[in-house]
Amino acid sequence: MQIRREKLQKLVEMGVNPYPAHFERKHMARHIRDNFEKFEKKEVTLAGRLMSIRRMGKATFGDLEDSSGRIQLYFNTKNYSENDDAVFQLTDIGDLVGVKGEVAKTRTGEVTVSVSEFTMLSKTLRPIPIVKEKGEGEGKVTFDAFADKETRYRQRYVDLIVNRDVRETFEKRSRIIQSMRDYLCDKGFLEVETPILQPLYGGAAARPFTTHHNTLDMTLYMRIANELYLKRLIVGGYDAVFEFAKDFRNEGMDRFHNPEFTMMELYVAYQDYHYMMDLTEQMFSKIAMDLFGSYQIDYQGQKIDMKPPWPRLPLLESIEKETGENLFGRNLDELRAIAKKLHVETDETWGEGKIIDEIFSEKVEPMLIQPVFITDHPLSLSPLAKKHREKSGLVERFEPFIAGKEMGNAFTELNDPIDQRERFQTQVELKNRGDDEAQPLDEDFLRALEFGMPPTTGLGVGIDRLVMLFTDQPSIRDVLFFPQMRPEQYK
RNA sequence: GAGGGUAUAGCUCAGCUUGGUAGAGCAGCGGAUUUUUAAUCCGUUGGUCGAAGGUUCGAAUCCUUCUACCCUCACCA
Repeated sequence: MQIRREKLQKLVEMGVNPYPAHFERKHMARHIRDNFEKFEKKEVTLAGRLMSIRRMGKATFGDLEDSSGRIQLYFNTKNYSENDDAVFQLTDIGDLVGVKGEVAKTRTGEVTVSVSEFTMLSKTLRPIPIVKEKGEGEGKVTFDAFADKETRYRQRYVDLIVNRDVRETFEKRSRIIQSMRDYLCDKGFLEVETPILQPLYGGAAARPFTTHHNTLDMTLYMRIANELYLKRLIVGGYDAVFEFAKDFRNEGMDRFHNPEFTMMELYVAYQDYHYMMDLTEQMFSKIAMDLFGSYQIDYQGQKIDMKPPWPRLPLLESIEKETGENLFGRNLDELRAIAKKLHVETDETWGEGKIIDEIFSEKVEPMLIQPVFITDHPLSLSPLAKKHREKSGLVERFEPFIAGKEMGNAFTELNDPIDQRERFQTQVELKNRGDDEAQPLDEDFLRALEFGMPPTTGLGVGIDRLVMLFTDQPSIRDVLFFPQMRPEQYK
């Protein structure tokens, strides 16, 4: 670092601005490589980061990387000015530079820009990790990879400079979201925004982050979901709305959970959860097509076929299928006994729904590798879902499962204000008994329902997990630019 | 929250079992080399061994505590 500062000083003394304000870039590396015939012997102007230097005496080769890819540079003192050469002598790997030169192929067939003008665009003061690669495609070997996860997450900028596949993962993330947005906009959905700071949180079972507004002198909560606000918009008369929402949950962190994460929720009036299953499988399979041109995807070594339609399996049937136990209509004691028989640990305080959910999580969930809709959950676990039109004790709800993970959550929405009030009251009782994830009663939301909400279906999709699936990443931290970390210790 | 693992040079890692003045490759610096591509060759700089304490004549190495990260489980969608 000391040496780089000295080089910087020398550049300044030479009258070279090491941080010029502008450089007119006219070409991209990838485009030149892909259209060599068109560019051969033509002059091009490129800008980017110098990723390697190979000095061969009077001849020097380097690799310039811009956002499109890499291209080789050839420097020969005969071809450019002494001043440019002096600048080049003070250049390090990692510096951002601009070059002008003629395109040619070397005798080894590499598309190369023979540099005639050289401009320093930004002098780096810290060395970037040098990663070397040999070969291409399948036989590629990487040397000295920048791989330390802690440094990669804390200094994502370095990770992105050095690791192209990381950059590509995040580009895919953007394309996935774009694909969903296109799908919904094409169907006439309205993209909306609702409050992140809420006087009352709701729409999910989770503990919130709490904050304080100084001027109003009141407690505000960071949203854990946007469900109740979007339903207010349906009451207001919109037929179909969606929102990509950052949600915040004050809970544990692991490879599937980050305190802030992205959820996409959508609501459609005059439709039920059967419609929503159709929409979900269409939207998810479209993402696969947009991204890979195929319904077949790979996740952590598993082949997954996203081609619709997906099977629809009631939750209790899925349990019966895996365990042979029919839980329909069982009372609490019977459920406890079955759980024990299946070696599923239960807690004294749990109700029927919670025990069923636990048996499902333990015995069924890990088996659900191919896309499937698990439907018709216990009512007690779903305080915002409409009661099933035929099966008592259950609600019209589904969750899509892919690769053993829940990818979303959807219901036919509860629009009966009296039923909704009762459900809230049950939640309040749970809260009073110490369940800190039970939902508070939202009087304004009830008032909205009392003004009449049409029959409606809604869906929430965990975007981060979806991105993990489509980018074949094992941890949520690999699909978030800046995952939550403890403060760094500066020495 | 419990258990396991990791922490040594800018990057990747060896050394620790069995205590004796800190090592390699890459990067950097100096030199050779006019088409290389993990360029090569010669020389060379660089480390408070995550932090603190202890045992010892002597600690990267043994012990204790702490910190961060990773994994598994728990909690949790």
